[in-house]
Amino acid sequence: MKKLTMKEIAKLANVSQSTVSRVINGKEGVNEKLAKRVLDVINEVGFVPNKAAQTLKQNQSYIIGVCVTETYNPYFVELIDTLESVARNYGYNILLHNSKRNPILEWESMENFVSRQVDGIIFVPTSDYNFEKIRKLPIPVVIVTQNHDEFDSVGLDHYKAGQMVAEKFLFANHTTFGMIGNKPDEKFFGFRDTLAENSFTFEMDNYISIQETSSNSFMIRKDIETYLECITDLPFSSVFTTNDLMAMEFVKAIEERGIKVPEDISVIGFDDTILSKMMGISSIHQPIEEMVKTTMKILLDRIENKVSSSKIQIKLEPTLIERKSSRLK
Amino acid sequence: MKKLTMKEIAKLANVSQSTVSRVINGKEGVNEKLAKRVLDVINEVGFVPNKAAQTLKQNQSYIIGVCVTETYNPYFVELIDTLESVARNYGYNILLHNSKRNPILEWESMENFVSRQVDGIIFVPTSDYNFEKIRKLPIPVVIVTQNHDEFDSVGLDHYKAGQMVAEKFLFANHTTFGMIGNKPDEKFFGFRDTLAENSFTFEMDNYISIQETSSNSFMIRKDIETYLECITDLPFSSVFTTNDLMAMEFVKAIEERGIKVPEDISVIGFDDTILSKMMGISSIHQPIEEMVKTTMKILLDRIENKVSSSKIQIKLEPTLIERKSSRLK
DNA sequence: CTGTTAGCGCCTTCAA
DNA sequence: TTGAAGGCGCTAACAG
Repeated sequence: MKKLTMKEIAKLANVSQSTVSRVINGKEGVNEKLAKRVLDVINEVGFVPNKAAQTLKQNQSYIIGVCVTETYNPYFVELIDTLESVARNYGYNILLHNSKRNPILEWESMENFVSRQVDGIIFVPTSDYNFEKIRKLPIPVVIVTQNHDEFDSVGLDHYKAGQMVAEKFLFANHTTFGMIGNKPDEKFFGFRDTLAENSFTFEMDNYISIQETSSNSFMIRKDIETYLECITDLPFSSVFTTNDLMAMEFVKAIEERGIKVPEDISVIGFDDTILSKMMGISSIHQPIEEMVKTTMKILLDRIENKVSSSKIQIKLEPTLIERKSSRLK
Repeated sequence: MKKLTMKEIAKLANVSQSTVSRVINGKEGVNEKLAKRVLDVINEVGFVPNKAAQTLKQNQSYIIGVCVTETYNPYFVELIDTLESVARNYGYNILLHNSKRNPILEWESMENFVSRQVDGIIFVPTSDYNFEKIRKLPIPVVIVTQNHDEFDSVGLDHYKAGQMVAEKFLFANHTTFGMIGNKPDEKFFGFRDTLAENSFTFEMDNYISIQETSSNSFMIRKDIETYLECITDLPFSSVFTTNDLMAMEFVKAIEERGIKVPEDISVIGFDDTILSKMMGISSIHQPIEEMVKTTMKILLDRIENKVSSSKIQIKLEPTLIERKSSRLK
């Protein structure tokens, strides 16, 4: 079966091409009989209009470029899935790229988005490396899962999440605290500050640093093992991790060493993904659906209005989901 | 920053638009000085050509439509990720859809692919519901992870996988066998036939049926609970599951009932995903990279040659990855 | 209410 | 070696 064009539909239906166009786009003022004849032909031969031509003509592609940093973390998979569904409801397609935390790939993705004439971009930055260039893009951009002043962004109140975890640990009578992450960030500050307000000092020796490049389970595990090999006893009885992957690998690593969760140590992860669910690890939940819907709404506003008003930052509320990995000490 | 066109680049570089086009596409026979002038302008203003226009003109989009049935199973996530990488290396983009095992959504995706002028389609069928229509599509199509006579397809030798698992269980002295899946399929037949060859009959009562619509952990778990509630003792000491999600939910369900893996029962899953890795469940490994590369090669061949030769079916070799969930009885 | 026409940005003959 | 011109499929004035 060959690809059909409106011209051929027009010939088959014995009308002009513009009439076919009008029928397809539901413009009013078309004779009912003619319209029916056209629709019959379309259904019979299974015609669908050429979106490349529409894009060219209308200067609008109905594509949204999405760039994430990884897919090892199921959290991002759910994010992508939700983005696709929500976009579909608005008549948009998703063009997906994975920067793999590589700024070069990230910029390539952005250029490809421009080239493909996407109407807007939603992305999870890998760093601020490309920010200057991205800000100059002739397309609206919204950052998701993180907040940045120079962009429209929809994230989580990470500081508050850190506070919540600290409060939980304090309430459970813990007096020693650890953290696992790539580097100190908002959730760390929330965690540390709350401890400080309660007269506890967070010892930086208790910060287990995971390399930025360690995205999959295996590499995270390696970084954790490196830490564990350097110590004799775990110097903390509670630990907060930057994501569920880290929580999971930590739990597996210490259990192999005979340390029990939650008897010996309480663990709280982040993202509330299938990983923490299946391992029974407490975790900070992010409202993905709300996040995606908000992001999409902001982006569509920008696409339609094209007015430049000041950038908007939205921080959603975290929730702590308690499972069996944390308890009173 | 506004979107630029070749015309404007041409003006800036003081050449004709066709010269800009020639430079961009690396056509030979352009004066070096001119070419440099053009490239300088392009780099300076960051011009990227409009792919919608190229697609229209060249009747080729360099997009491949990909439709999967779900993303709950991390196996498909890895598949998508690999597809994106491999496609990118060939200069192609991926247009991703998730049919969610819904034939209506599946067909919508196909129509969208046609509309978007994709050069080829790679998909995981949700059923044979749309096969007739899909076969008539004016675009080459390859099925992945499953084999079907009427299409080019790249899958796994599921029958052999079933055989391998049966052999493993037999070798470990098991005499009672269970299976968990949506419905009897090739891997079931391989499993059952091999048992039969060794004088064991597979009891259909031991087939735990998961509804086709139960794709996420929660729903799978519910189907398993329903089964477990109907029996007093587990009538088998070894069980083979259609995917790792099912294996994982089964293990969690029976452990809550005090049944121990592998002491009381051996479990072997399918797909060798992060789920079986983290739970220590033995599983059948699928060579995703090889599968994706093969699929892409076949598709690109079809795109380029446009010759119709007979359809090709490829079945890759399964491998059994042994972990702690299976052992000698 | 319907058809004719111009043009979106690009590539590709064709002519110079 | 370079430029001018036509046309890919579609939409949207404009004319009838």
